[in-house]
Amino acid sequence: MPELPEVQTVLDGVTEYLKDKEIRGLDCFYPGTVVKDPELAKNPFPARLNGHERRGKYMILHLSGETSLIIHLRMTGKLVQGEAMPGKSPHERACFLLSGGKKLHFIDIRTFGKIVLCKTANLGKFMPDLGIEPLSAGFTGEYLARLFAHRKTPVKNILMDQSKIAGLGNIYATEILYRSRIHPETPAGEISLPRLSKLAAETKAVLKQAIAMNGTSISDFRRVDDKSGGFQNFLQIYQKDTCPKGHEVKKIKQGGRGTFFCPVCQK
DNA sequence: CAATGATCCTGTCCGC
DNA sequence: TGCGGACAGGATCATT
Repeated sequence: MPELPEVQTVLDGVTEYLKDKEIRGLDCFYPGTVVKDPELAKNPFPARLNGHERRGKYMILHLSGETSLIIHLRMTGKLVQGEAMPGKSPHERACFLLSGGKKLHFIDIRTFGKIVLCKTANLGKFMPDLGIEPLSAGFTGEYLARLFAHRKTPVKNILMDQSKIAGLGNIYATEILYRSRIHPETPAGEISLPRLSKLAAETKAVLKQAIAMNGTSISDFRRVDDKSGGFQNFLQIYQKDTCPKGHEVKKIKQGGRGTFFCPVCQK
């Protein structure tokens, strides 16, 4: 499932692919995949990419003509450039038509992904409230101490709450807690400041390393050029039977999602 | 305000 | 071999 590093990888690939091309159209093949701002002028195309940003797991592309795109891959969404996809995919939900006959395909098996096309001025209406960026300077042990204060919620649940911290999903939350030696069910408000500082530092380290490796290709994540990421080779606990120290890994459910942890290493 | 549960969707896996 | 059912899982919405 694409989380922050995977979204960053895709965004980097998409912006590189689009920088010398014009977007001439956007086809939707599945009802609901493409959402159009009712206030948008009838046809915003042709348009060019003017800028971009990532907020949590959301990609935002700023186009010419005061128009913007919000793209969310959700669980199985993929953006694949035309050359990398010779055949037809039965799961193609939308497609950007580009200059020079090129295409950018939106492939999404489970159809949860979304592409929003809106007036740039209306971005706020289409974006949810998102918490702090974990790679920002303000993401520190002290910040987490304030965020977690008096909260009895298990720490892993808060790590995955996008309105508190934007961009972490099941895989990275699981990995970060293992590397921080924190038990995923620990009530968030009970964790000491030194351990929260460790948590913040490990979060940044894991995300940076994963971005450097072009993300984690678990299930079917692929880059825009359809190549795999590399961070799955560095996972220490997610979907493992034993931790790096040889202890047996336990699997539990938290908020409907699978959590892997080591009862010996994580307290 | 916080926490929980249902919902969306389909490929994969398991048991019979 | 084939079928049904459980499962996975991010975000949203409704409910407690």
